[in-house]
Amino acid sequence: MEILELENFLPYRLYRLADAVSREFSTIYRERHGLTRPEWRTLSGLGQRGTMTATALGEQSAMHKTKVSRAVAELERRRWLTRTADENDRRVEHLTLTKAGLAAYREMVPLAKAFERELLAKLSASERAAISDGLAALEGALGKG
Amino acid sequence: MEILELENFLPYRLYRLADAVSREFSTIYRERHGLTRPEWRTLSGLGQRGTMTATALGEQSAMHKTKVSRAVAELERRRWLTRTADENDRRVEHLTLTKAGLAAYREMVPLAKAFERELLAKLSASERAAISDGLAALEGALGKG
DNA sequence: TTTCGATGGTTACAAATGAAACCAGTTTGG
DNA sequence: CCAAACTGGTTTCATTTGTAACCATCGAAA
Repeated sequence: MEILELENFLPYRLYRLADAVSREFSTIYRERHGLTRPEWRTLSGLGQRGTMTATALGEQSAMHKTKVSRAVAELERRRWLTRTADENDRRVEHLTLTKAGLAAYREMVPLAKAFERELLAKLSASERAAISDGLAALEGALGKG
Repeated sequence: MEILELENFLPYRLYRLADAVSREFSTIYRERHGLTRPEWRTLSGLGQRGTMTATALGEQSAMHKTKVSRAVAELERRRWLTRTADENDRRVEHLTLTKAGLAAYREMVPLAKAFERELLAKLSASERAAISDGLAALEGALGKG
Protein backbone atom coordinates (compact mmCIF):
# COMPACT_ATOMS: atom_id res chain seq x y z
CA MET A 1 0.00 0.00 0.00
CA GLU A 2 1.16 3.47 -0.81
CA ILE A 3 2.03 5.48 2.26
CA LEU A 4 2.63 9.15 2.85
CA GLU A 5 5.51 9.88 5.18
CA LEU A 6 4.36 12.87 7.08
CA GLU A 7 7.81 13.69 8.43
CA ASN A 8 9.01 14.30 4.90
CA PHE A 9 5.89 15.93 3.56
CA LEU A 10 6.67 19.54 2.79
CA PRO A 11 3.37 21.24 3.74
CA TYR A 12 3.36 19.37 6.98
CA ARG A 13 6.98 20.17 7.87
CA LEU A 14 6.53 23.81 7.05
CA TYR A 15 3.41 24.17 9.09
CA ARG A 16 4.83 22.37 12.06
CA LEU A 17 7.98 24.46 12.12
CA ALA A 18 6.18 27.73 11.57
CA ASP A 19 3.75 26.90 14.31
CA ALA A 20 6.48 26.09 16.79
CA VAL A 21 8.62 29.10 15.99
CA SER A 22 5.75 31.51 15.77
CA ARG A 23 4.23 30.24 18.98
CA GLU A 24 7.43 30.64 20.89
CA PHE A 25 8.07 34.07 19.50
CA SER A 26 4.55 35.22 20.23
CA THR A 27 5.00 34.68 23.94
CA ILE A 28 7.47 37.56 23.85
CA TYR A 29 5.10 40.23 22.66
CA ARG A 30 2.12 38.70 24.34
CA GLU A 31 3.76 38.86 27.74
CA ARG A 32 5.31 42.24 27.11
CA HIS A 33 2.30 44.11 25.78
CA GLY A 34 -0.60 41.72 25.50
CA LEU A 35 -0.51 41.92 21.72
CA THR A 36 -2.07 39.35 19.44
CA ARG A 37 -0.22 38.25 16.35
CA PRO A 38 -2.23 40.39 13.93
CA GLU A 39 -1.67 43.36 16.20
CA TRP A 40 2.03 42.68 16.33
CA ARG A 41 2.20 42.44 12.57
CA THR A 42 0.36 45.68 12.17
CA LEU A 43 2.71 47.39 14.57
CA SER A 44 5.73 45.98 12.74
CA GLY A 45 4.40 46.89 9.34
CA LEU A 46 3.76 50.47 10.30
CA GLY A 47 7.00 50.73 12.21
CA GLN A 48 8.92 49.55 9.21
CA ARG A 49 7.12 51.47 6.51
CA GLY A 50 5.94 54.56 8.37
CA THR A 51 2.50 54.87 6.85
CA MET A 52 0.30 52.30 5.21
CA THR A 53 -3.31 51.69 4.30
CA ALA A 54 -5.18 48.72 5.72
CA THR A 55 -5.18 46.99 2.35
CA ALA A 56 -1.43 47.40 1.99
CA LEU A 57 -0.96 45.97 5.46
CA GLY A 58 -3.03 42.98 4.53
CA GLU A 59 -1.00 42.34 1.40
CA GLN A 60 2.34 42.78 3.08
CA SER A 61 1.64 40.41 5.90
CA ALA A 62 -0.81 38.05 4.23
CA MET A 63 -3.54 38.85 6.69
CA HIS A 64 -7.23 38.56 5.98
CA LYS A 65 -8.79 41.97 5.83
CA THR A 66 -10.98 41.34 8.84
CA LYS A 67 -7.87 40.56 10.85
CA VAL A 68 -6.32 43.83 9.76
CA SER A 69 -9.48 45.72 10.51
CA ARG A 70 -9.66 44.38 14.04
CA ALA A 71 -5.98 44.79 14.75
CA VAL A 72 -6.08 48.38 13.59
CA ALA A 73 -9.14 49.06 15.72
CA GLU A 74 -7.41 47.70 18.78
CA LEU A 75 -4.18 49.62 18.22
CA GLU A 76 -6.23 52.74 17.68
CA ARG A 77 -8.03 52.12 20.95
CA ARG A 78 -4.64 51.98 22.65
CA ARG A 79 -3.73 55.20 20.90
CA TRP A 80 -0.80 53.53 19.20
CA LEU A 81 -1.87 54.61 15.75
CA THR A 82 -4.03 57.22 14.08
CA ARG A 83 -5.99 57.23 10.86
CA THR A 84 -5.84 60.04 8.34
CA ALA A 85 -8.31 60.30 5.51
CA ASP A 86 -6.96 60.22 2.01
CA GLU A 87 -7.38 63.47 0.13
CA ASN A 88 -8.48 61.97 -3.15
CA ASP A 89 -10.24 58.80 -2.16
CA ARG A 90 -12.39 59.08 0.90
CA ARG A 91 -12.63 55.30 1.33
CA VAL A 92 -8.93 55.04 2.07
CA GLU A 93 -7.30 55.81 5.38
CA HIS A 94 -3.59 56.14 6.00
CA LEU A 95 -2.38 54.61 9.23
CA THR A 96 0.53 55.96 11.21
CA LEU A 97 1.99 55.09 14.58
CA THR A 98 1.70 57.64 17.34
CA LYS A 99 4.54 58.46 19.71
CA ALA A 100 3.33 55.71 22.03
CA GLY A 101 3.09 53.26 19.14
CA LEU A 102 6.57 54.10 17.98
CA ALA A 103 7.90 53.69 21.49
CA ALA A 104 6.40 50.21 21.67
CA TYR A 105 7.83 49.39 18.26
CA ARG A 106 11.30 50.56 19.23
CA GLU A 107 11.12 48.40 22.28
CA MET A 108 10.07 45.32 20.34
CA VAL A 109 12.60 45.44 17.51
CA PRO A 110 15.63 44.39 19.57
CA LEU A 111 13.64 41.59 21.18
CA ALA A 112 12.61 40.28 17.79
CA LYS A 113 16.13 40.47 16.47
CA ALA A 114 17.51 38.75 19.53
CA PHE A 115 14.99 35.98 19.15
CA GLU A 116 15.95 35.40 15.55
CA ARG A 117 19.64 35.61 16.34
CA GLU A 118 19.37 32.97 19.05
CA LEU A 119 17.41 30.71 16.78
CA LEU A 120 19.92 31.03 13.96
CA ALA A 121 22.82 30.64 16.34
CA LYS A 122 21.88 27.00 16.69
CA LEU A 123 22.61 26.50 12.99
CA SER A 124 25.84 26.35 11.08
CA ALA A 125 26.60 28.97 8.45
CA SER A 126 25.75 26.62 5.63
CA GLU A 127 22.51 25.62 7.29
CA ARG A 128 21.55 29.26 7.64
CA ALA A 129 22.27 29.74 3.97
CA ALA A 130 20.20 26.70 3.10
CA ILE A 131 17.17 27.92 5.00
CA SER A 132 17.43 31.36 3.54
CA ASP A 133 17.83 30.16 -0.02
CA GLY A 134 15.22 27.47 0.32
CA LEU A 135 12.58 29.79 1.68
CA ALA A 136 13.36 32.38 -0.95
CA ALA A 137 12.95 29.78 -3.67
CA LEU A 138 9.61 28.66 -2.29
CA GLU A 139 8.43 32.22 -1.94
CA GLY A 140 9.31 32.77 -5.56
CA ALA A 141 7.57 29.60 -6.65
CA LEU A 142 4.37 30.51 -4.84
CA GLY A 143 4.45 34.07 -6.04
CA LYS A 144 4.36 32.90 -9.62
CA GLY A 145 1.38 30.66 -8.88
CA MET B 1 16.02 54.26 14.25
CA GLU B 2 16.37 50.51 14.29
CA ILE B 3 14.00 48.78 11.95
CA LEU B 4 12.89 45.18 11.56
CA GLU B 5 12.60 44.05 7.99
CA LEU B 6 9.63 41.73 8.04
CA GLU B 7 10.41 40.22 4.64
CA ASN B 8 13.65 38.85 6.03
CA PHE B 9 12.42 37.94 9.47
CA LEU B 10 12.50 34.18 9.82
CA PRO B 11 9.40 33.57 11.97
CA TYR B 12 7.39 35.78 9.70
CA ARG B 13 8.64 34.18 6.48
CA LEU B 14 8.02 30.71 7.80
CA TYR B 15 4.54 31.45 8.94
CA ARG B 16 3.57 33.19 5.74
CA LEU B 17 4.82 30.35 3.58
CA ALA B 18 3.33 27.63 5.71
CA ASP B 19 0.01 29.41 5.74
CA ALA B 20 -0.06 29.79 1.98
CA VAL B 21 1.01 26.22 1.24
CA SER B 22 -1.16 24.66 3.89
CA ARG B 23 -4.17 26.69 2.86
CA GLU B 24 -3.83 25.68 -0.75
CA PHE B 25 -3.32 22.05 0.09
CA SER B 26 -6.24 21.98 2.47
CA THR B 27 -8.68 22.84 -0.28
CA ILE B 28 -7.92 19.43 -1.74
CA TYR B 29 -9.10 17.35 1.18
CA ARG B 30 -11.74 19.83 2.18
CA GLU B 31 -13.42 19.65 -1.19
CA ARG B 32 -12.92 15.93 -1.54
CA HIS B 33 -14.17 14.78 1.85
CA GLY B 34 -15.03 17.81 3.93
CA LEU B 35 -12.12 17.12 6.27
CA THR B 36 -10.63 19.74 8.56
CA ARG B 37 -6.87 19.90 8.92
CA PRO B 38 -6.76 18.12 12.28
CA GLU B 39 -8.95 15.41 10.82
CA TRP B 40 -6.71 15.06 7.82
CA ARG B 41 -3.67 14.80 10.02
CA THR B 42 -5.28 12.16 12.13
CA LEU B 43 -6.20 10.18 9.07
CA SER B 44 -2.66 10.48 7.71
CA GLY B 45 -1.05 9.58 10.98
CA LEU B 46 -3.12 6.44 11.35
CA GLY B 47 -2.77 5.54 7.71
CA GLN B 48 0.97 5.78 7.96
CA ARG B 49 1.46 4.09 11.29
CA GLY B 50 -1.44 1.69 11.46
CA THR B 51 -2.37 2.16 15.09
CA MET B 52 -1.72 5.02 17.46
CA THR B 53 -2.96 6.48 20.69
CA ALA B 54 -4.35 10.00 20.81
CA THR B 55 -1.29 11.23 22.69
CA ALA B 56 1.05 9.77 20.11
CA LEU B 57 -0.96 11.42 17.37
CA GLY B 58 -0.66 14.73 19.14
CA GLU B 59 3.09 14.42 19.44
CA GLN B 60 3.63 13.28 15.90
CA SER B 61 1.65 16.07 14.35
CA ALA B 62 2.16 18.78 16.94
CA MET B 63 -1.55 19.06 17.59
CA HIS B 64 -3.06 20.24 20.81
CA LYS B 65 -4.78 17.40 22.59
CA THR B 66 -8.20 18.97 22.28
CA LYS B 67 -7.72 19.11 18.54
CA VAL B 68 -6.84 15.45 18.49
CA SER B 69 -9.77 14.60 20.70
CA ARG B 70 -12.23 16.37 18.45
CA ALA B 71 -10.73 15.05 15.23
CA VAL B 72 -10.85 11.51 16.55
CA ALA B 73 -14.44 11.96 17.66
CA GLU B 74 -15.43 13.15 14.21
CA LEU B 75 -13.62 10.37 12.36
CA GLU B 76 -15.22 7.88 14.70
CA ARG B 77 -18.61 9.38 13.96
CA ARG B 78 -17.92 8.80 10.28
CA ARG B 79 -16.89 5.25 11.12
CA TRP B 80 -13.44 5.86 9.68
CA LEU B 81 -11.69 4.68 12.82
CA THR B 82 -12.33 2.57 15.89
CA ARG B 83 -11.01 2.70 19.41
CA THR B 84 -9.72 -0.33 21.26
CA ALA B 85 -9.07 -0.23 24.96
CA ASP B 86 -5.55 -0.95 26.13
CA GLU B 87 -5.21 -4.17 28.08
CA ASN B 88 -2.93 -2.83 30.78
CA ASP B 89 -3.87 0.82 31.04
CA ARG B 90 -7.54 1.56 30.85
CA ARG B 91 -6.98 5.26 30.21
CA VAL B 92 -5.36 4.56 26.87
CA GLU B 93 -7.17 3.78 23.65
CA HIS B 94 -5.60 2.52 20.47
CA LEU B 95 -6.96 4.04 17.31
CA THR B 96 -7.16 2.19 14.01
CA LEU B 97 -8.66 3.04 10.67
CA THR B 98 -11.64 1.03 9.50
CA LYS B 99 -12.02 -0.22 5.96
CA ALA B 100 -13.77 3.01 5.04
CA GLY B 101 -11.04 5.05 6.71
CA LEU B 102 -8.34 3.16 4.89
CA ALA B 103 -10.15 3.63 1.62
CA ALA B 104 -10.24 7.37 2.16
CA TYR B 105 -6.58 7.34 3.09
CA ARG B 106 -5.61 5.43 -0.01
CA GLU B 107 -7.49 7.89 -2.08
CA MET B 108 -5.78 10.88 -0.48
CA VAL B 109 -2.17 9.73 -0.62
CA PRO B 110 -1.70 10.18 -4.36
CA LEU B 111 -3.35 13.59 -4.22
CA ALA B 112 -0.99 14.69 -1.48
CA LYS B 113 2.03 13.41 -3.31
CA ALA B 114 0.95 15.05 -6.53
CA PHE B 115 0.50 18.34 -4.73
CA GLU B 116 3.97 18.18 -3.28
CA ARG B 117 5.47 17.10 -6.57
CA GLU B 118 3.93 20.03 -8.40
CA LEU B 119 5.13 22.43 -5.79
CA LEU B 120 8.67 21.10 -5.88
CA ALA B 121 8.65 21.01 -9.65
CA LYS B 122 8.78 24.78 -9.62
CA LEU B 123 12.17 24.61 -7.90
CA SER B 124 15.58 23.65 -9.20
CA ALA B 125 17.33 20.61 -7.78
CA SER B 126 19.64 22.73 -5.66
CA GLU B 127 16.71 24.75 -4.34
CA ARG B 128 14.93 21.58 -3.38
CA ALA B 129 18.04 20.46 -1.55
CA ALA B 130 18.31 23.81 0.20
CA ILE B 131 14.75 23.69 1.46
CA SER B 132 15.11 20.13 2.63
CA ASP B 133 18.40 20.73 4.42
CA GLY B 134 17.34 24.04 5.87
CA LEU B 135 14.12 22.69 7.32
CA ALA B 136 15.90 19.68 8.72
CA ALA B 137 18.44 21.92 10.42
CA LEU B 138 15.72 24.05 11.96
CA GLU B 139 13.81 21.01 13.10
CA GLY B 140 16.95 19.79 14.78
CA ALA B 141 17.61 23.14 16.39
CA LEU B 142 14.11 23.35 17.80
CA GLY B 143 14.15 19.77 18.98
CA LYS B 144 17.14 20.47 21.15
CA GLY B 145 15.45 23.52 22.64
C1' DT C 1 -3.12 0.14 51.62
C1' DT C 2 -3.91 4.78 51.15
C1' DT C 3 -2.85 9.00 49.45
C1' DC C 4 -0.97 12.22 46.24
C1' DG C 5 0.97 13.65 42.01
C1' DA C 6 1.14 12.53 37.09
C1' DT C 7 -1.20 11.07 32.72
C1' DG C 8 -4.80 9.92 28.88
C1' DG C 9 -8.52 11.94 27.32
C1' DT C 10 -12.94 14.90 27.31
C1' DT C 11 -15.68 19.00 28.11
C1' DA C 12 -16.98 23.94 28.95
C1' DC C 13 -16.18 28.37 28.12
C1' DA C 14 -13.90 32.33 26.05
C1' DA C 15 -11.24 34.24 22.39
C1' DA C 16 -9.66 34.20 17.55
C1' DT C 17 -10.86 33.40 12.90
C1' DG C 18 -13.12 33.34 8.11
C1' DA C 19 -17.03 33.72 4.96
C1' DA C 20 -20.30 36.49 3.54
C1' DA C 21 -23.16 40.36 3.86
C1' DC C 22 -22.76 45.02 4.22
C1' DC C 23 -21.89 50.37 3.81
C1' DA C 24 -19.81 54.12 1.65
C1' DG C 25 -17.43 55.93 -1.88
C1' DT C 26 -15.41 55.44 -6.75
C1' DT C 27 -14.97 54.17 -11.53
C1' DT C 28 -16.72 52.70 -15.94
C1' DG C 29 -19.69 52.19 -19.86
C1' DG C 30 -23.84 53.32 -22.07
C1' DC D 1 -25.52 61.85 -16.46
C1' DC D 2 -26.65 57.57 -14.33
C1' DA D 3 -26.74 52.67 -13.34
C1' DA D 4 -23.81 48.84 -12.59
C1' DA D 5 -19.63 46.91 -11.17
C1' DC D 6 -15.85 47.51 -8.08
C1' DT D 7 -12.99 48.74 -4.03
C1' DG D 8 -11.62 50.01 0.99
C1' DG D 9 -13.04 48.86 5.12
C1' DT D 10 -16.40 47.18 8.91
C1' DT D 11 -19.73 44.11 11.00
C1' DT D 12 -22.31 39.86 11.79
C1' DC D 13 -22.52 35.17 12.46
C1' DA D 14 -20.90 30.49 12.57
C1' DT D 15 -16.84 27.73 13.11
C1' DT D 16 -12.33 26.76 14.96
C1' DT D 17 -9.19 27.15 18.45
C1' DG D 18 -6.90 27.39 23.13
C1' DT D 19 -7.06 27.52 28.20
C1' DA D 20 -8.43 25.62 32.03
C1' DA D 21 -11.06 22.73 34.59
C1' DC D 22 -12.40 18.20 34.78
C1' DC D 23 -12.90 12.79 35.20
C1' DA D 24 -10.89 8.47 35.38
C1' DT D 25 -7.00 5.77 35.95
C1' DC D 26 -2.34 4.79 37.11
C1' DG D 27 2.29 4.68 39.72
C1' DA D 28 5.08 5.76 43.46
C1' DA D 29 6.03 6.67 48.00
C1' DA D 30 4.58 6.80 52.93
